[in-house]
Amino acid sequence: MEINQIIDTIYPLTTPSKNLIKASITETTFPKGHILFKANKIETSIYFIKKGIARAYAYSEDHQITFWFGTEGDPIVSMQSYVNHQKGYEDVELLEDCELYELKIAQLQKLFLEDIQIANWGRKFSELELIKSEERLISLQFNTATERYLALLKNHPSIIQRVQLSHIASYLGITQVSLSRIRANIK
Amino acid sequence: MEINQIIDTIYPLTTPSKNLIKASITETTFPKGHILFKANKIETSIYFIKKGIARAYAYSEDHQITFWFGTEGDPIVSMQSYVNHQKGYEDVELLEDCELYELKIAQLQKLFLEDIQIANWGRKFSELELIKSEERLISLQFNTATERYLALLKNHPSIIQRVQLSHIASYLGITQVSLSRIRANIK
DNA sequence: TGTCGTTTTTATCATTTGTTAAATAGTTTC
DNA sequence: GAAACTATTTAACAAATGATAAAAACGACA
Repeated sequence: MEINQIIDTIYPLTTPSKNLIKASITETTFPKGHILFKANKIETSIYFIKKGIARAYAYSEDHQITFWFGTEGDPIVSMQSYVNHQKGYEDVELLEDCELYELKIAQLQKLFLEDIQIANWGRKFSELELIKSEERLISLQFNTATERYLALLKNHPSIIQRVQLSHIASYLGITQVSLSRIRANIK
Repeated sequence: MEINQIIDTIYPLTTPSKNLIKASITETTFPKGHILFKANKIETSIYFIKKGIARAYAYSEDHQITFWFGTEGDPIVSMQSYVNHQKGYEDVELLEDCELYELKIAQLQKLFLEDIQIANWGRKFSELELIKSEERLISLQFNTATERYLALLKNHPSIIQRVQLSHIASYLGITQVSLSRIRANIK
């Protein structure tokens, strides 16, 4: 997805303000398997996915638990770094060769203080992420594992096609074996 | 908690900007049991809790599931109303007699467009809520019911003292009977 | 095509949580 | 203080999920 569309979808800006953001954005590519964010590190950039798919995971005991997927158009953000300038707890792994837009957090925060439109763009950005986070929270708390799997299948079919089931199982809050059982029961 | 402290904790403002927000805030009180927000309704205000405690819940089948508690200093927001001007899915019930600060969403959004400091205050407000939402998500996905109960006991002991266990159980994602079992096993 | 390595499914048994109902404890009201 | 109501705990059984191991399916690659 093109950067203009990504920016506009969050909050429409006048051309000068939009150009200020775009001037801070660079395009990069990374191969499949690249670890974009490392846990216990303060990240200095946020990214937007032009092409590809990524996951965020953290360790519980000795095994990884995936808690986020991002595809074309989605932002990749270590919230603890972005909001609090603190170490994050997650790795972000690219699951395909990816084309990304990179935006330095420090530059963006400078723009927040200088341009009211960009400040409101940043406000909207967090508001939209907050809505997504709340929806996922409700889904985890209200729905059974089977319902969550069916919802993912319906709302984000490309994730199930592009990502291996062990990651999806942990994203749904169950083991891979449980997910296999659920899939077998649905058919 | 006083409104000055609540505003400052989110993001420090110069006096004129702060006064603009404060001029839009009124103080109200409601008795225990009052339903502040109704599901399937577009709410027009957000609140901050001066004194008291509240919960947000929604219905799954025929029973209520509590997914949020707020105490002194916390904001009460129907995110769908605040962010998207759409109907929310939750009721908010006051669990004690409450003193609240009320802020009309329309007035706040007007200020967002006029005052860059307030726009950044609003940005920070959502960022902080987002961090809280993500922490809760991680807790639901990574921890067992027993671990979640112990964390609540440690981080928010006043909730367990002030709220009945049936609400806490649904907040933890388990039945009241399960919570009783967990409590019995801990001692 | 065939082999190796990875991913997914299936099977078995243990553990956790849900469901229903009854018993106990605690609160409110008269 | 007794009765009525509500909240919490306990008990018994059912259902869902976890853990471990083995089998099957799938992919990469010589």
